[in-house]
Amino acid sequence: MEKVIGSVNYHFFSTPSHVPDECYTAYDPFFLHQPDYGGINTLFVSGLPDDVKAREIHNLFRRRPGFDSCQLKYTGRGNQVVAFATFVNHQSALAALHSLNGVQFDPQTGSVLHIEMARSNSRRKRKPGSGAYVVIDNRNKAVGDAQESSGDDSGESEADEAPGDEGDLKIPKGEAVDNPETAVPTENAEKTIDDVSQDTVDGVSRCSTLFIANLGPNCTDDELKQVLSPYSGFKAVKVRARGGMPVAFADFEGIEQATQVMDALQGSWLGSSDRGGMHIEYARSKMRKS
DNA sequence: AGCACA
Repeated sequence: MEKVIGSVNYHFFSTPSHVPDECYTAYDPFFLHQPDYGGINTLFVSGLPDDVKAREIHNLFRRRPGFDSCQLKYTGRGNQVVAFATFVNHQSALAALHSLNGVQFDPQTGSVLHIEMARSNSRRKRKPGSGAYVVIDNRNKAVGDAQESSGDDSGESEADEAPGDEGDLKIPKGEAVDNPETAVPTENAEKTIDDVSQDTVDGVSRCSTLFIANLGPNCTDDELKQVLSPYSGFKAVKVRARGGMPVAFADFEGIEQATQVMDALQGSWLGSSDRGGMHIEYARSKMRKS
């Protein structure tokens, strides 16, 4: 990941100016009462519309670097739905948090995502071959069962707790809890477009051409071609120097192939990289042919 | 935060 050479961060233990020095003892109450999020790699997501689908949560997080798995949870409190997204480490969880917190999730209802570090990690480990997302349904706790789906049936229940003390109850009266079968990630199968050259998922417009930024000053077409050509569907790559730092465009047969490469290579370093790994997005328009 | 080629 990041490498820091020959420099030590001496500011680490420095005192925030608004707090008197004498507060900083080994047993400092400030630190003692502050949750330590350092080991947390799970995000807690609230602000979701109550008709959210696990698949939507999955689509929201799946392309974030370091994503592992996620789960949607019907809390059983009214129609409240929350989600947990687990990443390979704290860094990638934080990065996803920062990039998605506060974004409009549903323009229709105006619901805005509120994302924080979870209080504890999801202990559910993703088994190979199992789905990357799961649903936990506590809505009919009276009947006494939680449900999950997506082929994972490691009978574990979820580990996470919401961070804040969720004071907000939106308990609709006469809530008419519908069938628990909604626990299954229902593919509403009305939208199966995927390998056209452009479509949009969760508000992001996908494209079978990728835009690659954060390249080192010496990056070349050849270097990128080395890295990209093994992937299926790869067609072409062009580096543009454009005065400043180079950027590149990589074209693929279809959106799915472009997406796979984005997933695989997001954040990775090239030999020529100097200021961090590649930043890959869908291009705004498809590469012209020739 | 940075998106060209035709």
